Amino acid sequence: MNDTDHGRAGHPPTMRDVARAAGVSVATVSHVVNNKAGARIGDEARRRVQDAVAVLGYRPNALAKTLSQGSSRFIGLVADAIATTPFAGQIIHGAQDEAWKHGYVLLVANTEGNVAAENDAIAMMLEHQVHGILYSTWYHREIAVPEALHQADAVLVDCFAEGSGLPAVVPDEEQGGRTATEELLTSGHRRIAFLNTTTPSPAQAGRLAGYRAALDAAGVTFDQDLVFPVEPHQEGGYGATSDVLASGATAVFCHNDRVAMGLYDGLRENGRRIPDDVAVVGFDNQDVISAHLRPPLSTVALPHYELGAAGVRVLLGLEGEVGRLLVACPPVRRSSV
Amino acid sequence: MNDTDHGRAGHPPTMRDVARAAGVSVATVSHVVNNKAGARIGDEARRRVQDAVAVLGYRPNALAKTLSQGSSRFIGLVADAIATTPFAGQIIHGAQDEAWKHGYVLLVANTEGNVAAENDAIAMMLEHQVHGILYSTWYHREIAVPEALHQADAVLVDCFAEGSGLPAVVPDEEQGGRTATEELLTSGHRRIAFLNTTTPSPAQAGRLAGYRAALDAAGVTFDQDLVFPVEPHQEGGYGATSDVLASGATAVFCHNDRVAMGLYDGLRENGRRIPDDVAVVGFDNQDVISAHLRPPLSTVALPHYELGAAGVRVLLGLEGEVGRLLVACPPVRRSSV
DNA sequence: CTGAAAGCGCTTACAG
DNA sequence: CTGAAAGCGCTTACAG
Repeated sequence: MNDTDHGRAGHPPTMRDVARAAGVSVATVSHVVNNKAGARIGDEARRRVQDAVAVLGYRPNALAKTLSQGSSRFIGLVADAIATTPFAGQIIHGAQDEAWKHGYVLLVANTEGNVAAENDAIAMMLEHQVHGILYSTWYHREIAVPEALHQADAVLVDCFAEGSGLPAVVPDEEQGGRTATEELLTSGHRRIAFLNTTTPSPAQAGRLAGYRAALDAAGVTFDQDLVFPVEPHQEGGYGATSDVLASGATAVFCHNDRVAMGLYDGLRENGRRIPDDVAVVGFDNQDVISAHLRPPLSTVALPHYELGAAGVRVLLGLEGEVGRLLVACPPVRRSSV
Repeated sequence: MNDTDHGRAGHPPTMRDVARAAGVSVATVSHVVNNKAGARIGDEARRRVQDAVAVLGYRPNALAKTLSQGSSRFIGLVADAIATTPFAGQIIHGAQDEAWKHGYVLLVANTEGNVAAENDAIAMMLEHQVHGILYSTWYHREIAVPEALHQADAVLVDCFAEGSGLPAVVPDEEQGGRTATEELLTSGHRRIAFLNTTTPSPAQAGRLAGYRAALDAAGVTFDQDLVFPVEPHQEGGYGATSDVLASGATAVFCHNDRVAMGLYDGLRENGRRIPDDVAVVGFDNQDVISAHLRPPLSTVALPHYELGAAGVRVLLGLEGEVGRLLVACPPVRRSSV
C-alpha cells in the first residue's frame, strides 16, 4: 500500500529491470546489491543502482541466488511433536534465532513420530537443498535414526543414537538432578525424598545419579527407601503423598513440575505447609505450572531454547568436534524451598 | 550409509547425470521424474530412467524447479511468540499439516513481537518467493499490520486488523462462551458465576456475550453481580474464591483453565467439593493443566490447530472469499460439572 | 571501472 | 516417442 509496493502487481522486478532502469549491466547491479568487496563500482553508477532498487522496490530472489551460488541458506528442523508441549516450541525458537543470526532460515516439519512422515520430511528438506538437518524429540531419549537422515548433515537435538556417528545435543540430566538436590541440601535438609519417574529414560537414570552425587558430596548417605517411583504427572505426585509423609522426609525432589503439582495437593490435604513443613523442588520449569503454584515452585529448567540454538551451532561447525554435547539445566528459585 | 547414498560425497547427481546414465535427454528425464501427463515416453526409456534414478540416488532440486516454473511451494508463517505457550505450537502444527497436504512447505519465523524482526522476517520470506504469509499471534487480538506484510498475499491467524482488507481466521469466542455456559445450564445450574478476565480483548467481550446469550436462551436473567473481573491466571481464580462463595453461585465459568486451577485451590481450602458443591468449567483446554486437575476439568477448547490449518486454506483460496472466518471452540467434557 | 557470457538445475514449448 | 534449445534470476570469472 506504499509507493514502492510493486510486489503484488505483475511480475516483481528482477535484477534485469533494475539494470535497465539504472542504465548498467546486471553484473553491476549484482555487485552493488551484494556490496561485493572486490568490486570497484563508480559512485555515480552505484547511486543510480541504489535509486533504481528503491524506486522499483526490487527484492533479490533468494532461490536464484542459491542456485547460482550452489550453497543454500536453509536449515531443516524435524520435530516429533511440535504440538504436545511448550517444550518443542522452545527448541524451534532457539534454533530459529541462532539460524537467523548466521543468515540461515528454518524449514520446519512435524512428524508426530510417524516414520513415513519423517522420511518424507527429510526427503523434502533434501530436495530443498538444506545445509543440514536438526532432528529433535520433545523429551530426551535414545532414537533409531531414520534412514533418510544419513543422506544429510544432521545433528540430534534432545535425543541421541548410540553408534550412529551423529552428534547429539542433550540436557545434562545428572547435573540437573544434582542441582535440584543441592537446592534442598543448602537449605539444611538431610532427609530428602526423591519421586522419580517409572519410565526408563536418560532423565530417570541421570537425575537419580545426580541426586546420589549431591547426597554423597554433602556427606548424606543414600537411602533407597527414600526414592519412590511415580508416574510422571500430577496423579503420580498426589498418589505418593502418604509414602512421602511416612518416610519422614522434610524435603522432596520431584521428577518434574507436574509431579510436584500433584504432591502440593496431597500435602495440603494433609495440612502440611510448603516449604515450612515440607520443601519441594520440581524439574522442567514448565512455566504455566511452576510459576503459579502456591507457593511458586522452585525448580530446575530444561534448557530447550539452548538445545535448539546449540544444535544449529553444532551443525554449522561452530562448536568443533562434538560427540554428545551436554547442556546445563539451571536452577530456578522461587518459594517452595 | 546405504548403497544409494551418494548425497554426501562429491556433488549430488543432477538430472543431467541421470540423463547420461540412462542414455536419454534431460527433457526425457524431467518428463518421467515428474510423471508428466501429456508426455509419451517409451516403456524402455522410462525404465532406463527409473533405474538410473535409483542407482544414482537422484533427488530433484526443488529450488531449481521453483525457479524455472516461476511458482514457489513455500508458505511463510510469522509468529509473535512460538515460545510462550503450547498454543503457538499447535498453530504451527495445523498450518504445517495443511500446507503439506497441498504440497507446500512451511517457513517459520519467530519475532517475539519485535516490529523490526517482523519486517525482516517478512522480507526474508518474500525473497524466498513464498506463495503467501500467515501472520499469527498467540492470543486472539487486534493488531497493527506490519508494513512489509502488504507486499505479500497474507492471512491473519488468531488476530485481525479492522479495515486492513486482510482475511482473518479467529476463534469464535462468543460461541465458546455460550458453549461453556450451556454445559453448566444443562446440568441444572441456574446461578452461574463468571470469572472474566480484566484484560480488554475479543475473549473478554466475546465470552461474556456468549455467557449472556446462553443465559437468555435458558430463561435465566443475567445478574451483573455474578460476573467478577480477575487476572487471567491461577492467582486471579484463587483470589476470587470468597466472592464466588458469597455470591451463592452453584457453578462457575472461568475465563481460562489457569483461573479454574486457582479457583480449585480456593474451593478446596474452603471445604467445597467439585463438582458436588460447586461445578466449574474452564476455557482453553490447556492440557497440562485441565486434564490433570482433581477432578479433571471440563472446559472449552481453543482450536489452535484448526486455526493454523484454516489459515493456509484461506491463503490457498480454498475457503472462497473470506473476511473474518470464525472457528468453533468445542466443549471438552471431563469431571468438574 | 564495467559488461558479455557461461553456468547453476530444472521446465517447457517446439521440432522432428 | 524423444531431443535441442531457450529461459527462470541470479553469480562469477574473465575481458577490456
